[in-house]
Parts: sequence; structure tokens; C-alpha cells
Amino acid sequence: MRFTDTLKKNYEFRRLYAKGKSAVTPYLVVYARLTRRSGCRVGFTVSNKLGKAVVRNRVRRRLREIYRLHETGFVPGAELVVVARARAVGAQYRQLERAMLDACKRLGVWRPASP
RNA sequence: CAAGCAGGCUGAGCGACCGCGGGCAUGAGCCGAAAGGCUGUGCGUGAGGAAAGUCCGGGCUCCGCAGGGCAAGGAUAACGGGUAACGCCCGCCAGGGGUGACCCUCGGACAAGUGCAACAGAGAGAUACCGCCCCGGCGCUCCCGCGCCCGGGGUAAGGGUGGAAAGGCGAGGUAAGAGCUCACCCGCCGCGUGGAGACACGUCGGCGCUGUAAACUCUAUCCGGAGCAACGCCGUGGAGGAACAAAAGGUCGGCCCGACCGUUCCGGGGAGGCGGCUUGAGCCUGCCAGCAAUGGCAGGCCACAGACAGAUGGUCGUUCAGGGACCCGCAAAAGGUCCCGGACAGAACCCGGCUUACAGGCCCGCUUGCGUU
RNA sequence: GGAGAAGUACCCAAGAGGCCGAAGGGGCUCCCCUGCUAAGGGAGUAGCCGGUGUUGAGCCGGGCCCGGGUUCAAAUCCCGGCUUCUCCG
Repeated sequence: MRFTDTLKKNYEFRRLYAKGKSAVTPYLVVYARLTRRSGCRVGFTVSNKLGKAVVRNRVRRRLREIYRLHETGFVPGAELVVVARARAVGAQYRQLERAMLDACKRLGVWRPASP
């Protein structure tokens, strides 16, 4: 994740929830906004209502891997938070991937990478 | 060979590409006055037997506390040992289960005191409902005797109720009965022998006492409280305080007037940062002591994670388990092809246990039954 | 990560060893009131699961989150799980 930092502080998450736009899919919710920074910043939220620690870790790792593999397509300066919903627990990797890219495209922070 | 019992180990292997957290080195690039930081490169490393539940015991911190005793509250409970300690472990005893290997048991004291034992039943340490027996009364009868809407007394053998009816059973005894007496058995106390002890055996003597302490209680032993979000250090700004200066300067403004603004130190401490943070009752090998838990000695090793919105992942190939379908075949076995497919589960200060979850696989020992020699 | 609390009928809930065969509300059924409904008033049975029987009623057994245990007897006492909720920066 070359140009990417992770969102860490609670106030950063709350600022994004308050000021950003969101897109909803059955598997996840994406909040996003644009800043003047040169790199992207991303955070992942998997609440403990989704399951035990193993389940939550697997969901978060998959979401992070999806972001990593499609990192070059994100608009610089984007700040986003991906919140997993309950149906993400039993989802296939490809379903999660399609849901996340679709949501990001609707928010205008991602476009398919040109080869 | 089959069925079973007990214990221990293991918790898929190899490879490819991309990616992540620590550590060490490097000094290539950038930033910085420097310390150093970020990026890069190389080497090596990176989840568990339960990491889980947070149920016990410790270490470690802070708070409280002169020392000792008593009380309150809580915990534990046969006996002997192990351990830093434990409610854990080992051995053993008693009771219960199993043909057996073996398994199960919060297993002190109701004979110190108090409470409770609903309903049923006559009666729940006490009792006379039915019954049985004696005496009196009345009636029947020639008498023997028999009967009862009668009264007084004896009785705990029989009936029924109940979880439990007050040692069991037999004989003697008696009006009928009764440990009232006796033999045998059961239990408790005492005595003798053996044992480290719980206890076992014997029976010379005494006694016959309901159950319940996961009811209050008593006895013995142990325990101060909170927790790494503990705690220690640093800490821009802002609130507050002190010292210095009261001139110069800055901002608003065309200028004057006017308004606003200082520097240094202290400072509880919020955000944040750093430490605590991984070398420890540590791991491996061998020998000795012990039935064992465990302990002792010698040698070797730091390979055995340390994050802080929290790393250990993703996509594949192949092998090994496993399951299903088909082919071959009378059937089983073996073989072949294809498909599916990997238990429970993720460190968060660290250890010792317990409990709970768990696909399978491997090893050792033992028991019973059958067969062969 | 740590510290606690609570689970009782469809919902809210009382009960703290035996009279529990589970109180009381809400809900449900029937009746009154109304042109009809709501509200109000009166009465009533059951309730969840399984079995049996059925037009319906009934009858039997099990059930107080789940599984063990103590006791003659457990919603209640003890042990172990599960679920939900709260607090600590």
C-alpha cells in the first residue's frame, strides 16, 4: 500500500461519517470523501456483532486484500471507510470484491485501472 | 480376530507469485543543525492445544497498612505426599458401578445446639385408627362359650399411608405383645493388633441413636483491595499563578488619535508519544531418587510472536487423509477415472492449573470372548 | 482487554425448598354498549412442546435459558455451559 495510510483515530472516522458520502450494498457500506492529500487513506470496520474473532479477522483481511489489489484505480486524496455488514460473513471473495468496487465507483473514488 | 478400557502424541506436508508485523544489518534515496525519521535492499522470524471462558492460584504494579490478636465477610474439606501457590496433580482409603481392564463421588461434623420434613397417614422420638389381648358392663345361652352403637386398661407382632414408622430375622417368653431374654447378622462407641494415616481385622465390654449442613451452625486451614484501560516518564496549545519590562515593535488604518497583541518560569493534567513488553517457576538431551505427581545433578540453547483501528493474508499447483458416483467383478477385496473437500478456533502483561469446543490420524499398555499352535 | 447483571407462557412480569397443577396485568374468546368500529363495562377458559383423540371439548407426559448434581421433593440450593445487556479510554 504505497501511497496509503490507515485511518486510526476515532475522530477521523466520525468526521468521515459526518461529512462524507456513502454507498450501500448487501455486503458492505462504503463512506468516502476527497481531500487535498496526495495519498489515499482507508479504514475498515468489522463490528463484533458479525461473529467471533476468527470470522471478523477473515472478513477484514479479505477487504484489505481487495483494496490492495485494486489500489491503483483509486483517486488520489480519497478517504474511505469500509463497514462490513452481516452478510459479508458467508460471502465469497468475488462477491465482496464486486460489491466494494461497485460502491466505490458510484462514489466516484475508483475507476477501472487502464492497463 | 472381535469388542472394550486407560494413557500419551499430533492438529495436514511441499512449492510458485503477490502482500503484511516485529528484529538485525546495510548505508542507496529523501527530510533534518543534530539525534533521528521515512523509503529501499539483504538476512532471519511471525498464533494455540485450547491462544477461548475469565473459574481458581501466583508473579508484577499502585492504593491501604507499626506489630499481634479477635470479630465480620468469603473460600476449601477423608488420608498421605507434590508444588512458588492452588479449589490443581499423584498415590491411597471408604462407598457405588462393571465379568474384567477400569470408572464415578463438594467424601468433615446432625452422638453440641437450632431449623425444616408439604400432602398422605392414627401417629414423623412419637402415636392407639383398624386389629390383637385382659377386666368390667350389657345381651344371648341350661352350661362350655359367643356377641357388642358400651366403658377402663395393655400392646407395636399384622393392616394401610409415606422417601422415612425407629435395628433385621428366628426362637424363647407372654393374656396379647415388646431387645423383655437368647443365638446369628447390621450399625455406633470403647478396647486389642497391623499401618505414616484415612482405615482394615478381631469382638472381651457398652449402646440401638430418622433424614437433611449444595439449611443456619460448629470444627480445621487459608484470604487486605484493585487491576497493564495497573503504573512510571515526556507532554504543543489553552485555563491559572509568579517574575521581568512598561520602551521599542507588530496588526487594524492614507496619517493622527484609538483598540488589540508581550517574554521567561512554574503548573495538576486532557489529546498524543515513550516505557511497562517479553529471558521465563524457560526449552532440549542424558543420568539419578521416587509406585507416581515431581525433585536433584550435568551439558547445551536463545531458534521459541510482540501489534496498538491491532501483522501471520490472497490466488493457485501438487501430495496425504476423508466422502460420493462410475468402471472391472456373482460378491468382497484390490485397482482405475471423475467430482466434492480440510475440525475447533486467532496472541494483546506473563506464567501454573481447571472448564468448555474439536475433523481426523499415530503410538504404547491392559481386559474379556472366540479361534489356532 | 477487564469488571458486572439478567434469562419464568406471545409480551411485561411476581414468586427465594412442598399449599406452584406457576400469581397478576396486557393479549385472546364470548357478551353488553354502537348503525359499524375504537374506547369502556362484565364474564371466561386456556396458554409452550410432544402424544392420543377430534366437529369441539378433553386426557396423558414433559416444560420456569440448557445440561448435570444435592434432597423424599428444585423455578428456588450447588456445579458447568449458552444467550442478551450494562460499565471501565
